[in-house]
Amino acid sequence: MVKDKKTKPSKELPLGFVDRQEKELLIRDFVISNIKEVMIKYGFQYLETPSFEYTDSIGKFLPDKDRPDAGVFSFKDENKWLSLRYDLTAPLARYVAKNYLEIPKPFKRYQLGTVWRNEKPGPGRFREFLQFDADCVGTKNLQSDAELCILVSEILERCGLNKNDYIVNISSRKITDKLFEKLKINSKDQILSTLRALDKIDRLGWDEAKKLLGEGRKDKSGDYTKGSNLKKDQIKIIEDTLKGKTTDSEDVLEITKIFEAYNFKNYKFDPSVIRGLEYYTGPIFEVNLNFDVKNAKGQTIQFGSIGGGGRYDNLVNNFGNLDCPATGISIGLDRLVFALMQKKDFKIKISRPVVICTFDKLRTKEYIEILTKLRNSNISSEIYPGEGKLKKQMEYANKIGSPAVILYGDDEIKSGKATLKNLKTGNESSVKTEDLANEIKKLL
RNA sequence: GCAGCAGUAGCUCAGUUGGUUAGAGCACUAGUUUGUGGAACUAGGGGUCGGUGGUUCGAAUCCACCCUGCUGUACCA
Repeated sequence: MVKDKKTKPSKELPLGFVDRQEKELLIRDFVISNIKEVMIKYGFQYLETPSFEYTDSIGKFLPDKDRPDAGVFSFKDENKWLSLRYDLTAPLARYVAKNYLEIPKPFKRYQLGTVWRNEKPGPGRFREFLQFDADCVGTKNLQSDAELCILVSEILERCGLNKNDYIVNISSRKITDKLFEKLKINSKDQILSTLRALDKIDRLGWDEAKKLLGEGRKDKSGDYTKGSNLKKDQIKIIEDTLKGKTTDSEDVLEITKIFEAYNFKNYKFDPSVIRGLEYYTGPIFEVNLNFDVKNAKGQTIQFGSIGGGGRYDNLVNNFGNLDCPATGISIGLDRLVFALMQKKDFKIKISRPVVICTFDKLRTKEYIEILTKLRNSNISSEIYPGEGKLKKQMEYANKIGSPAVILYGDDEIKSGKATLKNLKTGNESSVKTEDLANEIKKLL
């Protein structure tokens, strides 16, 4: 078969998708095991829903012809549009609506799953990522909201973050709702663009955010963003209201009281917390990291929050006439892992096998005897999987980070003692084959 | 989507008044050592210089368009 260069498959990945290697995956596993333990402790059920949903079930309307994939990945199957889920909250609302009569009320569930977004990736943001989501459905009791913040904090601290590394910012959608009422801001467009501008205060600062509230703003690349055209006195009232460190918001006051009862202090009232625009109706929370995150080139990047959530009392109701208040929180696990990898004091153990070097194919039986002994002792081990000289085998063992190699050639077989070489120190010792497992455990 | 910057070997990058056969370090392969890695030395393989078109006797180098990446910004249920 003639190979034409032009027909060679591409080795590049699609935009926004990445290969994830062992270190990252092991840290992710560590995070997940912490999550599961905490969720059991807090009394949440484990749920899984499918990757695909009908597009309209998860809050997307039929894709239009020009951009059939705006925001999500979709395709048409038997005349119905399907989409890959873009979060775990919308599928939960669908699940609750479908199983409304059977589920306990309130219903506390958690879920871990990959979600997909068809949008431009940024630093530490991809188009495919793993999300953790915990929700409490079927009660207006704000203890649920508080519990979600506390459980996320416990997860973060179990993963190795300390109280200086993160903070939970809380606010309530009702604060901005009231404010807009007072200022007679009624147009939906203006409300949305104002919320967006306020959402950027922590990143841009008040001076820049105020430009977005007014006429518009030019960013440092020279790009211009239109503002929401509020009047100066309106902007002033917004600024005065939101800059206050205290609030008369009932939501916030009540949650604060519950936090106090838990003796939980790692939170801050921050009225610039806005989160999603569409469905939140009450308390909203956002989890932010307090340390710098750098990219592969060592530049500090705008990392944003690693998670957040809030109360959405109307979402389930969209599926029918179901009065079903709810509150939830999610963490972007890959982003958390990305951040954890940058903490200097964070270490994860990666097990690499002891390599049994091969000298002679006729000795395969002897190698397997040793291998079986080691594996029966639960020691990660392998017979050199390739072919080649001892030097090549040593290079292999060194490259994979193996702790030791075992040399068992004719000389050793005659004497019944294998040579055990510690690859860290270079020391070699002669060990009876039945003692190998114990000797290796000493150097691991 | 918009904007700025950038694409030369697997990786990091040199390479301007446009001129033989396009370089270095690391990595890779082989050897110095046919039973010893992480050090050294020797030799070797590997590039349509992001793509297409143009200017020119001649283009990695100049021009146009396109593609891709990074960063910011917008959108983000």
